[in-house]
Amino acid sequence: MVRAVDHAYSLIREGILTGRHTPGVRLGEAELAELTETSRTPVREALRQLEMEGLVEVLPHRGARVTAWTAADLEEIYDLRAMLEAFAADRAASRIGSEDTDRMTGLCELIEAAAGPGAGQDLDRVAELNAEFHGLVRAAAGSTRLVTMLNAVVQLPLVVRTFHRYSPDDLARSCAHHRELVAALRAGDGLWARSVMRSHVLAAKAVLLRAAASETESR
Amino acid sequence: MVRAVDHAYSLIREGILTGRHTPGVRLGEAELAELTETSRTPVREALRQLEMEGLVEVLPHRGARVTAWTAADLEEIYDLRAMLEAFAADRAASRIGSEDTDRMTGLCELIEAAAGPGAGQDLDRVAELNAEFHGLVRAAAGSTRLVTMLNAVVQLPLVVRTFHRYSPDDLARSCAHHRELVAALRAGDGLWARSVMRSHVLAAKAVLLRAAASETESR
DNA sequence: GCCGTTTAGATTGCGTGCAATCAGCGCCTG
DNA sequence: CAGGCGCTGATTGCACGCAATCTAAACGGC
Repeated sequence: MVRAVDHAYSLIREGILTGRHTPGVRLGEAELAELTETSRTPVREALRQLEMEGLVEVLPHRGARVTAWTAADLEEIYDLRAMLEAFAADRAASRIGSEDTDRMTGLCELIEAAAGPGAGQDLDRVAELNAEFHGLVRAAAGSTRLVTMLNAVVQLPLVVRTFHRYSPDDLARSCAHHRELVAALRAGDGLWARSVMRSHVLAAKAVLLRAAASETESR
Repeated sequence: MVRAVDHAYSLIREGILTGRHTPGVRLGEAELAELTETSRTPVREALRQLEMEGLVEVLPHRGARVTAWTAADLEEIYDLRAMLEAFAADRAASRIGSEDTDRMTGLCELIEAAAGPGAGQDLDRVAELNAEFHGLVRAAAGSTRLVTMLNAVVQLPLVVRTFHRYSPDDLARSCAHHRELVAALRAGDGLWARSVMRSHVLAAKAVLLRAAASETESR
């Protein structure tokens, strides 16, 4: 049996990421305790953790709310992420082993298959594989602090289901970045890897901002 | 009356920073509860928070220990900090107001007075003023996430009483960096500010690594 | 004598009760 | 009718108790 805290944490986090708890909605401790079938104590701890990761904000004596992101927040977070991921890629270039790069090549193929146009397209699977791909880079960077920080800024894009906003061209470019990143890592070239990763994240930021702009426009 | 959690948090944090709780020592919840004159509940929350900030590590069912830093950790943290502070300085350059830069100039003078050689030297006061100086930059960056991340990597140097390892030349260079940073911010030049801040932090890293090397050597 | 096993002690993790605090709202007053 | 104030209901924050789990030491077997 796992710890009740982790159980509550995953459940609440899942609820936010899948959109069950929409931004601004009030999350009572008692309510969440009932939902997770535990008591208020583990729920409290889970909420504190989610607060640190920026997914919820708790106001003293006013409870917890799911954080609502503005366009400026999005931009800021992606800039931060670009920097951190680039840093991780740089470190990974001099530490990663061939078994990891092999796996990454395999992931590239799987992603390209799932992202390819047609009936077989499965963008949620792309998101999943993409997460593993980037997870390998971060793990290879060998820095627990860096991983912690990245987790905080990486969870956000999941909330808005980033990949569903990618055009075919965007997807193709993303895959090309992945291939290039593997090449840079294999070559052990930190500067190259850093640069590619930076492009990769900033391209994702552009996609998101474009999508956000067209959304507000259409209202 | 402040919240018991904050009270416990500050007290434990203080204990670690002043060296009362040395790395590796086991911190029992009951023991800390007695020390902070509260119950175990707020102590638990404070420990979780300190864990996220990297000051302690709690192992499931095995309690909390003060984290022990290796030289590699130090290097990694300073590289991270250099990047994050540079990012903050960049953003601050286009947002900071003249009242803040004026205050920073005042702080420069105070720091130089406290750092000056002779009987009046007070390195702990330098550390304090330096913290305010950098705090202004981070606040001007206008990013709560960035501030959170920086807090995690900035607390560490306090543990090892960084400034007591600075040579007179190191101190002079540090003050020069401060002056230059204010100039860059006043000019609204993000790239300049970024570059100066990067130099500033990397210089600090060099001082610390040099000190660490001579320490291990002398044993 | 060394190692695996078991048991006792201690400590954490979790559940629940109670009191302090705050948000919302109706009432009173100017 | 608008603004301020006190009241009430609900929610959080904290303390404490109990059970599950782990550490460490003592014991027995090889």
